[in-house]
Amino acid sequence: MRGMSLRIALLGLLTAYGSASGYDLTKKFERSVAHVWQAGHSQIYPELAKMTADGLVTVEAEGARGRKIYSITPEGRAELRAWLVGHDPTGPARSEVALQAFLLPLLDPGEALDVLERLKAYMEQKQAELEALWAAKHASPVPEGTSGVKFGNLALDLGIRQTRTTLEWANDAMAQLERQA
Amino acid sequence: MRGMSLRIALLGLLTAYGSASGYDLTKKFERSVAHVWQAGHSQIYPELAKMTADGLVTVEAEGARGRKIYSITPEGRAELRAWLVGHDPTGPARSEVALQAFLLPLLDPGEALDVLERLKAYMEQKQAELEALWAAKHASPVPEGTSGVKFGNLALDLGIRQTRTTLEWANDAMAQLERQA
DNA sequence: GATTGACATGTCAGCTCTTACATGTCACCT
DNA sequence: AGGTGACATGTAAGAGCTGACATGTCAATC
Repeated sequence: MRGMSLRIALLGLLTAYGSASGYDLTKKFERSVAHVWQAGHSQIYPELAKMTADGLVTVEAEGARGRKIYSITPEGRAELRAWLVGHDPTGPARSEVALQAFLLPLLDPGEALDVLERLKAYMEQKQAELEALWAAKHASPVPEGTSGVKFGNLALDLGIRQTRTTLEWANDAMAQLERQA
Repeated sequence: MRGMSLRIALLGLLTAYGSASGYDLTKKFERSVAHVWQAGHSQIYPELAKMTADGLVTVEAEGARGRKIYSITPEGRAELRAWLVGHDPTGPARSEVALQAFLLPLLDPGEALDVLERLKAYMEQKQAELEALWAAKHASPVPEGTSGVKFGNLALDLGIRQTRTTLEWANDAMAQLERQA
């Protein structure tokens, strides 16, 4: 039961937004889950086929242009619930930003400052995107959601906080490097 | 030039700590880089072989028990520097914790609280580990490092801040769920 | 009537990564 | 002399993922 996060993400989206096609789900990945997990259609289509074979989803209907509408089965719901409740969050730590941070002292301070400057710009842009998403969500009048919390908001909040933290770190690291130079 | 982070990490370690064997580098991964990037020996040995073929590292000497001592070449140094200075930090976003956060509203509040409680415990433990590392580094009298900043400290600082942020988020999310229940 | 572009689904080569298997050396303890 | 455990290097199957290739439908514009 390793690395089945793509499966879980798909089951989650099918639960939250109701039935959808592979195409729809690909769009959801681009738009709503992108800050949390990424997957392209070339990964999603085969996975849906496997999940159908495993009985976690079914093809509810076939629409125009070969469109296949998937929906989650009780087995799928059980699988999702079991993962959410039982999954140990020991995900492999792999962050390119952190790796860059780790290796930064190998550069001389001037170059390191440049790298941090670029990182800062990237993070600021990301922050703006996330905050725009936040604003958009809070403007609309409760669209979808299972409990009182709007779907995806907790994750969005986490993302915004983490971006802010990275930004603060970059600023402090720059100040530290400037003191040395 | 995609996903060459393992290469970069190895080049970085060879620069920072001088020449080392595959075994040594595996240990460094377990101990010093683990919070930033992960790799086992079965990934490291073949990669070192490829890097040798590409002229980025050389086998400096062969010691006892078949031990091979690698060191970085000028080409390797150039490659590392180019990556650090020129790399765009657009790493694929893939966080199991964030995915769990995203899907959390699919559970009822009681179960969601349990999940957050477990996450909090995990993060607290991680935080303790990182802070112990920090304390250990600040106790010893400047061991290795290229500039004035001790090697790996910037990354450690980032890790500690991010863990703290996740912890704060978990607490606030729990408070929010409790208000609903 | 033709082109454009969004819709829609798939496959495949090749890389990364994980897990497990496999082999052998050397120092130390009993 | 035998056993344990750290040292040390490798291979291989299979999953995960990326990027490119491939195919076709439908609606709207020119």
